[in-house]
This record gives sequence, structure tokens and C-alpha cells, in this order.
Amino acid sequence: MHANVKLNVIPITNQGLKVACSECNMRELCLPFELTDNDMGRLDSLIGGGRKLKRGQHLYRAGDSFESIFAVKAGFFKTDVLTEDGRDQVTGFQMAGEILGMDGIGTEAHTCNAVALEDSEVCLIPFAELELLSSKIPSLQHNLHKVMSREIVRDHGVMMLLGTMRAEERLAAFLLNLSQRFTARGYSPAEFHLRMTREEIGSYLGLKLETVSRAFSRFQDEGLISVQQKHICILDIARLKAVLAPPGGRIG
Amino acid sequence: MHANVKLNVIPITNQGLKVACSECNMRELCLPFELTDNDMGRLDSLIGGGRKLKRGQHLYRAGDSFESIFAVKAGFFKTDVLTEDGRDQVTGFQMAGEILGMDGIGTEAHTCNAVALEDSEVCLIPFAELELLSSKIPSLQHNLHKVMSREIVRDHGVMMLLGTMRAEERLAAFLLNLSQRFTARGYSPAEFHLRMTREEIGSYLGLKLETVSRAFSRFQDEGLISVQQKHICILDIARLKAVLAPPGGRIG
DNA sequence: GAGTCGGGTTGACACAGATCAAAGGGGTGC
DNA sequence: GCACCCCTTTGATCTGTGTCAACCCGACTC
Repeated sequence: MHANVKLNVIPITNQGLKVACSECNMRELCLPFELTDNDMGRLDSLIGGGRKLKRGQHLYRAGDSFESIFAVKAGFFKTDVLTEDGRDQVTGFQMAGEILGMDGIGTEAHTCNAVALEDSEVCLIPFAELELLSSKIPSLQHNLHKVMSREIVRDHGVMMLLGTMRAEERLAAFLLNLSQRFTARGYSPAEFHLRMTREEIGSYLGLKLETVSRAFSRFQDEGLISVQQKHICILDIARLKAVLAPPGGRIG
Repeated sequence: MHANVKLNVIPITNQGLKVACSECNMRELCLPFELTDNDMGRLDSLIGGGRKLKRGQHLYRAGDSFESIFAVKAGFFKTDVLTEDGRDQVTGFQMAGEILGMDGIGTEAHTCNAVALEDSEVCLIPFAELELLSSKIPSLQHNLHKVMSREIVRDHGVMMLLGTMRAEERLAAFLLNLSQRFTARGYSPAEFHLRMTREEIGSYLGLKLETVSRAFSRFQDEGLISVQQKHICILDIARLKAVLAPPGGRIG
């Protein structure tokens, strides 16, 4: 698994590994962004070690009391919410360097489920201590606010997708978003493995799994991508982008 | 307009009025929640006065540089995002006591438009100063984090709505949400004026205005609500809730 | 007070995506 | 390494919502 980078790690508990932010290859995308070495050390000292999860394991569940947020160190997660009557909605997919759990701050309890979609590892960041430290390190405080703000903006993007786009546009937007995030992490922009099922993609995009499957097939027929199960190649990124923003604008 | 409470106010600029948080009837729903009198005073001192907006006026636009967040003191707003190709999506409606503008923190620029849907008034809260002060007042810092977290959770609720609900469920959820928020502000849970058009409701709910109109008519025919243009009475809140969570659960 | 205009309602029809169904294949667990 | 099961694909049909169109109403304007 690509993101599973070997580091000089100091074992702490049998549950996880301690890895310094300064040693982490995600530091530029994560909370420590642009912190001084000294401040990064202070952040390190509050991070309660790592936690490893097997595929399918829950990092937290809706209703769990909120104590920490989590930084994905390696692996891949989904978050979802579900209603009493059994509907569920995937609210996001998180990869290395992204923060999980901020939904819990407002109510002291998590409001969604977070599940590892492959064997993964997170850093546990006790939130009360993070608040305390961020009140002493302005740039850390600001980074936290930025991370939360970006989550809000990301959610607005999903609302736009769900509210205004048709099936193929949604899937194109999804693939381009993944591509861009993989690129930011040093992976190929064009070739990657999907960690989630068609049903999970569908839930995220507000579509049924059959519709997702059909859209994949259509894109493949048209030479935009190649699909082999979960393996995706983007063959013509320009035309894939054009699916999103049809030349000449939208009719209607 | 109900929320336009008369207070002993000190005029500051010709643009707005200075009103102390401690005098504001929204303080229990807003940033000052559970702050000591002393801390509330410190918060007051950074709030850069009020700003009044006429119906239709923009509070900020996507791309505007980000400097402040805003607390709605009175009135009603919508926020929306739009793409190059002309699609737009209403991302929320904000009423008194709610915070606007947090989308701008992450990128130093606003990412959506905020428009007054009726004559309104906001408090201007310079964000850099708020960060500085919140680093000195732990409960203020925590309140800010809670407000942002709740915005994330609210967005997840909208994603659920857009991703999994049918038209009438969406409208029922929308009406119940408004009802609950009006109640929290001391207004009738059952009777209120919509400040937005059918088209804006539709944009928010991912529906066309005709569909919204038809759903209103259907609810009225079934005796759940009465509709007269923008004036709504909820006649049978239990059955309206049942639209959302059909007894016996959802089929499929 | 007449005219205009934006917002709302309603009807007829079209179509994208859901639903139902069946079959094949690949990954996972034992 | 084998077997099973879940995931995926594809086809046929159905339906909720979009689209197009006509009309109504109330609020402003002049």
C-alpha cells in the first residue's frame, strides 16, 4: 500500500505507534502546516500516539462521546450518517493528511460514523489539549480554523454536486477530486485504486450503485477513462473536465 | 419585524449601530453563549459595530477578501455558491443569532455569496481579532469551535437530505427545520413567513420551483399545512414529521 | 386606476435515474 | 488452494421530477 511509508517510529502502546509530526510526510497538508520546529514539537507532545485500524473497523460511531479529532496518517476512510429509518449517506472519504472527527465538537458527541476502507493508521489528537495548545500558538490556532473552514467549503461543494449535477457530472467531479487529492500526495493523477464500493460512491453522490456502474461504463466506452473493477485510469482528463463544464455552458 | 428589538444603542457610524452582546437577545444562541459578563465585554470591544442591509443587498460576495465573520442580529439571509457555467446552489438560510462567513477562513477569501432576504442587521466580527481574543478566553474559543462544528453537522444534514430524500420529504424536513429554529427564537413553531422564493427553496433542496410549489399544494390538500403565498401554518406537525420518517420505516 | 412584472400555481409530457432481475467474476477467508 | 459470497455489470421497465407552457395573482409604478 503506497501511503504506508516506513519511518523511524517509537512504539508506545500495543495499539499504535508514535510518530513525530516533523517526521510525517503529511505535515504540509495537515495541522502542523507552516509551524516552526519548536511549535511542531509541542504539538507532537500532545498527540496521543497512533491507532491502527483494520479494513472495516470503525474509528468512531455516531453517539460516541467526543474527545479527540484524528489525522489520517495512512489509509483511507469514509464517514457516513444514518437516520432512524435506515437511510444512510456517505458524507466524505478521507485520505492521508486529512482530519476526521470535527463533527463532534459542537455536541460533545460524534454525529457520524468513520470507517476504515483499508488498513489504516491515524494520529489521535485530544481536542481539549489541542484547544489549550492552540491558544498559545497562533499559527496552530489558525490552522485548526482553516481546516474546519475548508471542511465547510468542501461540504458546500458536495451540496452543489448533489443539488445541481446530473449523474455523469457527479461521477466526473468525484474522479477529478480524487485525482487532485492523490496528486497533492505525490501519487499519479491519472491512475489509482478506488477503496470504496460502487454503492459507497453512489451513496456519496446521491445515486444508486447501478447508475454509478453505468456511468463508469459510459466513460469507458467514450475513452475518457479505463475501469477494471476498482482500478481507474483517467485517459483524457480534459474531456473528463468537459463533462463537468460543458463547452458553451449549460442549457437551461 | 419581530426580531428588530429596540435597545439603548450608541450610534457609531452612519452605516450601523453599536449594540452590546450583553444587551442582545440573541446572546444565548450566538458566540457569547455562557460567557461571563466580563468576557462578554471584551468580546463587545472587538465587534466592529453593526451593519444594516436592505433586502437584496449583498453582505459579501464570493471572491471578496475575508476579514470578518458576521453574526445576524436581525433579519434573514441566504448564502449561495455558483459555478462558472451558471449553476447556483443555495447553501443555507441564516436567521438572527447565526454566524455567517466562516467559509472564508480557509482561503482568505469568501467562497460564497451572502444576500439579505429582508432588511437586516449584522454584527461585524473581525476574525483576526476574534482569534486573538479567543486565545485568551477559553470559553470563547470553544464557542467558536462549536459554531463551526455545528455548521459542518448542519451541512451533513443537508447532504443527507439531498442525497437520500424525495421531494416531499425534503420540503417537510425544511419546514420542520425552520419551525424549530423559529421556536428557539421565541416565535410561533406553527406559523411563519417564508422570506425566500419558491425558486430559492428549490435551489436549497435540489428541486425545481414547480416541484416545490406542487409539494406545498399537496401538503395543503392533505391538511398538513396551510399555504398562502409566503405565509405558512403548520396544521399537523405530527403528520408532517411522519412524511419524513414513514411509520414502519422506509421501503427499499 | 391601469399597466406591468415578478412570483406562484397547475397541467401535459419527456426523460434521467430508480427499480427489478439475472448472470458473471474476482477477492477474501478459511 | 478452494469455495463462497459480495461486488459489479447489464438489460428491461417504471416513475418521480424536470421541462415547457399557460394562466393567475398581488404589488409596484406611473
